[in-house]
Amino acid sequence: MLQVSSRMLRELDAQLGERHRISVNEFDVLITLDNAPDRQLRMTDLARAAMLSSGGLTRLAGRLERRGLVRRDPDPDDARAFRAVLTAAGSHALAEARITHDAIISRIVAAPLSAEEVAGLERTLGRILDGEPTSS
Amino acid sequence: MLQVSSRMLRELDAQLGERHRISVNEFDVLITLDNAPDRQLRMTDLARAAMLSSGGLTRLAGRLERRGLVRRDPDPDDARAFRAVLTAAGSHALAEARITHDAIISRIVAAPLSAEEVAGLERTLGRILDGEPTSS
DNA sequence: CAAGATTGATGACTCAATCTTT
DNA sequence: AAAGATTGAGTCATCAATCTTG
Repeated sequence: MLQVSSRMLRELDAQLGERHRISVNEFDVLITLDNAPDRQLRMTDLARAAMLSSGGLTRLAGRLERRGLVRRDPDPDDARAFRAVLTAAGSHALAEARITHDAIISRIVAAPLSAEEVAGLERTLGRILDGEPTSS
Repeated sequence: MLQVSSRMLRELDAQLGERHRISVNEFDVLITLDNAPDRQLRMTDLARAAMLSSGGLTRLAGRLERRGLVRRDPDPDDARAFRAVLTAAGSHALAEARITHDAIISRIVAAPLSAEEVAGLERTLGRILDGEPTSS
């Protein structure tokens, strides 16, 4: 599994970097924001969802903000917190990158498998995630 | 899959680092050498097997060599090449680390699954690896 | 010139310390 | 005192350039 993942990550990083100028982690942050209510999340929650340290997310969000893909608004409910918000430009960039992303996943993992195997893999991986809720 | 792998890698890195003072990449290099004929491999081949760049492996091997876990012998067949060799100390360190490694894998991936699911997962992942031979 | 290995420069991450707000 | 976010220091990876040998 680690070999498969490493291969996926390398290919994703290379292709997303070359075609869309974003890293896998940046893609992950964008897609996490896109799935969140109102397309926004507090920095801490976003860091946990994207499996990043808070310091790491601060810098990553800074990069995305400089490029206009994300905005950081002060949280109205808590003056300590900031909410990362996906901008329209971010939404657009994500849509483009998602095409590249999906093609790579299809090619690397789905291609050599039958439809039943893909379904089984999804189910099994889902059970692993549920069985071990963010233990780290 | 990427989430599962990320969780495994973080936990492996944390535990191997704390208990055995080695990183996941270092563990991977040691285990790759252990599986190789005569417990040795040319630097280039080792880098490819461990999914590292040649520059990255040079430094990693340097760290392991300083700690006596690996040796670098000139290749008798090709004066350009070096062969990384697993030492007795490296073999011993690997045996210890493997216990930690196996326990983590069992806990994170195998625990929430039935025996059939584990078998199916292994088979499916194997097919993915065979279906896409080192495309990157 | 190509291949094996190393080195220098750069980039992104983590951890720990810090500052502000709860 | 604890939580949210940022910053500084340190580590380890990659890429490109270099040196040596085939």
